[in-house]
Amino acid sequence: MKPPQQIAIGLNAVIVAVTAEVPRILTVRAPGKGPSLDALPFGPLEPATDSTLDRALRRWVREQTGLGLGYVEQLYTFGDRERDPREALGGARLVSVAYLALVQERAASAAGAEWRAWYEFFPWEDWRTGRPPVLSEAIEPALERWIEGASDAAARRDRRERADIAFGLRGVGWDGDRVLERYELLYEAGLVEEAWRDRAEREGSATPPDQAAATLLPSRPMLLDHRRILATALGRLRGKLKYRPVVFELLPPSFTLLQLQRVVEALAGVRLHKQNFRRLVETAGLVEGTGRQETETGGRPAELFSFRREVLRERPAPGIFTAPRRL
Amino acid sequence: MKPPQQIAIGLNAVIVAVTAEVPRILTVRAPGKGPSLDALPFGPLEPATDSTLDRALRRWVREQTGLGLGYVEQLYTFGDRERDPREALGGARLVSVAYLALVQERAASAAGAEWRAWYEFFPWEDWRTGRPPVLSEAIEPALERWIEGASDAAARRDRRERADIAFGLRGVGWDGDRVLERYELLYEAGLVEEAWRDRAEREGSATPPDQAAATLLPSRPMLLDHRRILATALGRLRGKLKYRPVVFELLPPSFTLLQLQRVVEALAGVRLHKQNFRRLVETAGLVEGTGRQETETGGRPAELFSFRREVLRERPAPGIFTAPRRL
DNA sequence: GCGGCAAATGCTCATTTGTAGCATAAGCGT
DNA sequence: ACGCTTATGCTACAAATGAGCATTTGCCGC
Repeated sequence: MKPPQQIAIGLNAVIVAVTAEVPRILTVRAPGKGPSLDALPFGPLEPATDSTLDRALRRWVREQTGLGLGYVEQLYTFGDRERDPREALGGARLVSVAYLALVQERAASAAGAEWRAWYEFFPWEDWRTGRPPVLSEAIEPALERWIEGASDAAARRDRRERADIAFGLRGVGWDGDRVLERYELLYEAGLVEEAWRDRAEREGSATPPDQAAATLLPSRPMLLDHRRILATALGRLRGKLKYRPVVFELLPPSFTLLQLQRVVEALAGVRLHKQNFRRLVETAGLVEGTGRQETETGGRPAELFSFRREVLRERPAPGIFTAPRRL
Repeated sequence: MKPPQQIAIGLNAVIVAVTAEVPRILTVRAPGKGPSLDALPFGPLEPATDSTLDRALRRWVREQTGLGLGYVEQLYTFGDRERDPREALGGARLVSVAYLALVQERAASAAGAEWRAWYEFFPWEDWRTGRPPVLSEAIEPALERWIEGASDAAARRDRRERADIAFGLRGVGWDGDRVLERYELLYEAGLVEEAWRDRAEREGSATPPDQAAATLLPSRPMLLDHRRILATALGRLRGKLKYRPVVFELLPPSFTLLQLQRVVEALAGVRLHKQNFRRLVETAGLVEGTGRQETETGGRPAELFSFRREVLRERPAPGIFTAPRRL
């Protein structure tokens, strides 16, 4: 018999692709576990064979899905006790190192692996067609109730402050990068399914109260804390877009400037000014014309561009600044 | 008997303080190990008692050094096989989650814990008094030899490209944030002691060749890959300074604007334009005057300012932009 | 008390960068 | 040819940035 509290270590992958202006992540079916939740691909570190963490990741992603990863970046290491409610009951502590990978979408060959639009998990994050209605219709009133439900005036002030900052309320202004902050607030306020599920599992009770179901936001839950990992990934990616030319990992070798812009917009969740975007990427030397044309644009043909790898040596930190228009 | 390849997990802390314009980190004496190397404080995750990773960190830092940490941020998780050369010989794989902590300097009470100026570990990173001479005198010629030593023309081009970008050579321009990239290049080129030590330990040979000792840069080595962790911390901190008001964690509750500037400069490793710095922090609303004065300035007395916590709600990403003057 | 020094503080000005929009070009379908 | 769509060039204006001059104010030595 092992000591009661062991540590297990593993790797999670947030594999991102953008197709048809929809950012997607690769999910797998959660093993067993009732109503079959979405989960992030997960795999072990094999110390005997994997010389580095990211090689371990690439190995089992290929084994599980047939997908060869290109750009890979470590995101964060999750080790909270609460991340797996079963641990409170004596299971091993599960430490996961999460990675972000950017690929061009292809069919993942593993059974059960599926591409899912990531805004299904975070409907409040997509502002491309304006402020998502779920904010005014569901989130704001629910947060208001949560704020009012605090025990005293100081706690209420604190909650309101956090809600304002996270969701850009009362004059604060939306900050696209605060994805994790928003998800964590919604979790704490009991507006996402995971919050109730975790409480129920920890306390052994069966189903969340009816009242809870009524206030849940329409959004897709995930296994364990995987939606938190996903929020971390989205926030990090949005931040990185602004100062590193990572978008190109998601695009084919040549593309029109509008295609490039659409991918950035899909990730950033906002619309950008077309002419300025074009000027920005051109003056930053991020792309170079190929001379070829794309004629399937639906309008005037567009020139095809390709990423100029040399920029990496020209500017300290080249990138695409996806400054959201202030509303 | 356990399986030959186990995984052990632990936490490393890079604890930073700035005193008298010198950024310092807390080091401990490496246990045993010959000539007594500097090491980063290290401690375990106790799954039974530590509910989160950062609580584990705070716990053992207090136990070992008596220091209570305030601002703490996860840096990176290191899990390469090569990080501990003994592992190649059958030891357990050591995975370390590294954290960055910012404190005001105080005496650390543990025996053997010492504050060390971090530019002793990276003398080429401090440009406050101009370009460090070690660059022209030692690094550039040594890198030149390393470039020329590549096996073929393509490899030479590749090495030169990397050296140019990392060290801002041949028109590229110095980027203060690329601390890790520089350290890794120096390691690869065999210019830091760790490179030879690791090779010797892996291959079982005794001492580095004389030729190696001759090209080593004058800089302080650390245990295992701790200098790499430190480089990660410095780079991350420099980057973060630009968009988050983290400097204030290192300062007392009230300070003059010059004191603030000196701390930023110490971390960023560059001098800044005084009037513009002042304008920046004031218009960004990062500080507010206290009405009190500091008279020990050596010149006209300066007003004491304090950090305005409210900025966190006002701007999406307030911070201090330590834009280095382009050279 | 006075002149000079050091640092603080106020302000100007040129440049760069960011934002918004107008205008024209060039394919496609009818 | 006309109208629709998207591409692409260019202008006007606003804000942020970078560099420097000028003035203020306490201290120190004389």
